[in-house]
Amino acid sequence: MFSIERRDGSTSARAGVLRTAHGEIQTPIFMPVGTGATVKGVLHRDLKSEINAPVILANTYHLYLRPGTDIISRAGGIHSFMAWDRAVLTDSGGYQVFSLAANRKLTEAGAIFRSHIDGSKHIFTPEKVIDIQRTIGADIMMAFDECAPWPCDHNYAHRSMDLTHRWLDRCVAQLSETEPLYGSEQMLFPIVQGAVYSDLRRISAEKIASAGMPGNAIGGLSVGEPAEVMYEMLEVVNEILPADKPRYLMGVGTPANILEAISRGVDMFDCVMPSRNGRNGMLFTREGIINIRNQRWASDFSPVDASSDSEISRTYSKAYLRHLVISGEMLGAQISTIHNLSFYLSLVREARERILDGTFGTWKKETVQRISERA
RNA sequence: GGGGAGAUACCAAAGUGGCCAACUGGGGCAGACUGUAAAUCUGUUGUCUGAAGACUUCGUAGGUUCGAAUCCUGCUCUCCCCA
Repeated sequence: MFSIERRDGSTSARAGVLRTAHGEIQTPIFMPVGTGATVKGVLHRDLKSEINAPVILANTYHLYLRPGTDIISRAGGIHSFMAWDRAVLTDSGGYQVFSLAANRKLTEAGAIFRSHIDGSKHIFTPEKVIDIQRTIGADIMMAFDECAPWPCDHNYAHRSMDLTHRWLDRCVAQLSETEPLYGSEQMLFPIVQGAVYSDLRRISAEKIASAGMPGNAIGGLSVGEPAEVMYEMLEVVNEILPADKPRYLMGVGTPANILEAISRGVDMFDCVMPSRNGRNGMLFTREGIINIRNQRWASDFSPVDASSDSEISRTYSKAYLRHLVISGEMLGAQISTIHNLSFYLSLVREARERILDGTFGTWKKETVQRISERA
């Protein structure tokens, strides 16, 4: 399922391949977020050609509320429903336990939610979350967890982690008692928690590793803590998570965050940043970060990114994109999103090449610097 | 020709004696965004200053008043109705 092609000599980075029922995923990889069965504003065609994403995310909570599992089931699963033949990973709704905290209540059984759409009441249990993800038909399903907030004290973090671990046991049990509905294999990734406490992270990593799943995730990071703390947690956790299985850092992050995490042994990432920030006018480029709404780009007729893998980034000028974004034209959001995702995917592809040719360490160092600053 | 209404900052539009450098919206400028309740949210927008503060503003020229965007008079301009 996962094989490692090469380990970097000077860092913990690895280049590998994860095989799914809907294609191979070369790692390290960034997975665009498509919460509601769509990467906002991007046609599948561009997701494949311009961005070349082998896998995208969708979200259990959001799809469960709308369109609902019945529709997805009748469509024959998410791939068929959205006409996407590459891999899909579904988040379990654990992040919504965190982000919709005002509208939910946690119990041992699960999380009781108020729908943000119509206020209706729902309960998510580990069993139900597995069932929904079976119905959705994701290639990679995520265990149901609590993503603890930051800051959070050791006591809360400990209790939260224990709950996530008990929920994991139930997820694994439900997994073994159910079968895929559409004939293609589904994997389950459990999630390490433990907030910013090394002792808890160690315990959690041991627990997650012992589940013996084909891949493992690291959650509860980049929720507000300093990046250095996140890196420290990654080092602690990756010491323990099995080296021969993919490691997925959930919800991260900036291009620099991703390169730093790759160098610490992480293989998979997802984040709303390239898509959401793109819609809001923030562009990531090889020359650094730019806010395309700024006056300084008003008459810059050079391409958004002349050296991009994406034809779209090479075609439209900064001045034109600025005009579109400032005018609130939907094409502005589309171009920005495609550009950013294309940048993220080409960044991880280059990281992979550097790992394979043994130059990752030095390349990472100079690249992090350049892409983190404002252009 | 007669009658009426009105002129406020980049635009629109509140404000009818001190709480007004002036509500609010738009526009402009900048910032935020990390497993998406986000094509969203925040700040700022007379001049000088880091700030305190100071200075110049409400068509225009005068006047009344301790004090005027607000009251009075002349002028200029705009809009509406009737002929």
